[in-house]
Amino acid sequence: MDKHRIALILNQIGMLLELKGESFFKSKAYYDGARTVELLEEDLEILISENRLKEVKGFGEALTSKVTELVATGRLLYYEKLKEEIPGGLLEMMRIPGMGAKKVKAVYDNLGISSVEDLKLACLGNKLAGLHGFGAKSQIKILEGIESLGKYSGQFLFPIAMELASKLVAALKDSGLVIRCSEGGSLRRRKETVKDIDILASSNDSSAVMEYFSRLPLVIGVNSKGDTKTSVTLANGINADLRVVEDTQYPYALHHFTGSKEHNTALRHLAKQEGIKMNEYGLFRGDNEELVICHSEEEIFKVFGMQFIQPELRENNGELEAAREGKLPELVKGEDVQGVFHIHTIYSDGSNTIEELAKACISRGYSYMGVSDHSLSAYYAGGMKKEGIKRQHEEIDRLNLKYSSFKIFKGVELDILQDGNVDYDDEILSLFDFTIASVHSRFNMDEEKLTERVIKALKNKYVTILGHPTGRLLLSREPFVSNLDEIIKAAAEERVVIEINTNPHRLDLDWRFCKPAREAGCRFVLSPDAHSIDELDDMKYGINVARKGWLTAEDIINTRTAADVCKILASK
DNA sequence: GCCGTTTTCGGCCCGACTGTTTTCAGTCG
Repeated sequence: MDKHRIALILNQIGMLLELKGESFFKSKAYYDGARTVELLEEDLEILISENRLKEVKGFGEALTSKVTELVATGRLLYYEKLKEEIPGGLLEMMRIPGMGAKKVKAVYDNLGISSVEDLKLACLGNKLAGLHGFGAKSQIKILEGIESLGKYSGQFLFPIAMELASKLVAALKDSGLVIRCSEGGSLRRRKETVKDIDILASSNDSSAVMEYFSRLPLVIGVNSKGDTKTSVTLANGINADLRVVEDTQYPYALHHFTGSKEHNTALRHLAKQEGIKMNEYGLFRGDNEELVICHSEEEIFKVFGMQFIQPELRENNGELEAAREGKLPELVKGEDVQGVFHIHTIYSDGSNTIEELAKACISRGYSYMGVSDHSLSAYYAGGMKKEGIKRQHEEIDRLNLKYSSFKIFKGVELDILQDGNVDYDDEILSLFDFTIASVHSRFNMDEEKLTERVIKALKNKYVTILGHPTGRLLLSREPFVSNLDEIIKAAAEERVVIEINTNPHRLDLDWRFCKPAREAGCRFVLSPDAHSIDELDDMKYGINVARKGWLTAEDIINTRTAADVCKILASK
């Protein structure tokens, strides 16, 4: 059983226990366990077979035996019994904004409501108002919550949220009411999808800022409004929270509201051990709570003897320990990138000519690009036949002469066929400087077969890059089920470069796997999978992923010069 | 349910806002 599924079950156990009315800390143990499993770098089966799962922090007797049962049998009796006790609709009800375990339990215990649909009817029938802790407003809020649950998935792609956040920050800065202002939360941590927009500002007149913010044209509704915190809804359904603090509090608050929650919890725990109380308003030392003055986030980390931790790394994924030991990596930056791979042209389903794309790359400061149109079996995308390849290569040769300081690499995006072969013979494959092998069809194979299929492609001596390794489309298509650990191991052994596809819908490889892949010895390429000139600019989203995945310029081949890239491609 | 130089029991991070309360519980981040 794959670890996402296990994490999901542990999470559900936590929720079910809350619904049962058990101690929250018991639930928290399961929530923490779910997160730990999700971020586990070692193979769960190996941990279990070597009897080392209980050494993992947060895993005691109960969690160890439950996860062991799940991995061994694919089932968990304890979980199944819990599900029998508590109707599934209650879990669904907990997704409604404003409905937590206590409230769901209250309507279930008192009114027997066990589904979102029943809850809706009860609100419309004014049945909730009599319940202790519920009133007329609660019913309206719940109805609105149910509506938004259906209308929006509740998650937004990074670029959409970031664009809105930038507008809000710009408007606040223009207002003259704020001293400092920035986005925070998961946006500042550059997560691939976000639930809401967090903005932090410092000001001498917070209520004026709140007033100004809640009246911005982008705002369609105000959810809550206080002196220091206001929450609004924007036109596309995304919520934006603004927190305002005094300017001296800004660095502490910026750290606090950047999160993640898990990073904050872990750092606060460390602080407490050193006799320091930590909240959004400051660091307070000792019994008399003397303020430890910090002018920046850098200084906050310094108090704990740590290097500055970049926001992207703040996921409680080992960054605190590394920062303390001075072992944080020097993360890759946008300006490190010297060239772009995985570009489609009019030779298949791209909309620009090779020369147009070359000029666009040159104007963006790149010194090379790798063209990779679709191969034969991608008939839906106009995959290239032998004659097309010949024409394309002649054109590239001409352009390479014309633009002497810019290099165009000849490549192709191959389909990994169902049997793991690729769709050109060796004679054709030998014509390319590089090849990207990707799965484009037949995602529904079982895990073992799909893993074998991909690994067989990696072993092909002409395959240099593994394209979008999981096939996921954020918020619309799940990654296909494969054993990524095995694939990563094979990629390292076969010296196949792993793509970080920078299309904001893909961002594949996922940052969560970049760190372990790096440790396994893999190299990466950032590639926009561009089908037009505009999409070349998606590279910045890939930089976010690489940084969140602890990658340095060293780990990424297109931070090298064209000459070095030639050597790397030839080395397979 | 987990954990421990405060250690086998008693904590477990901390604060803002809402809607319901007449001082606070629940939710959220």
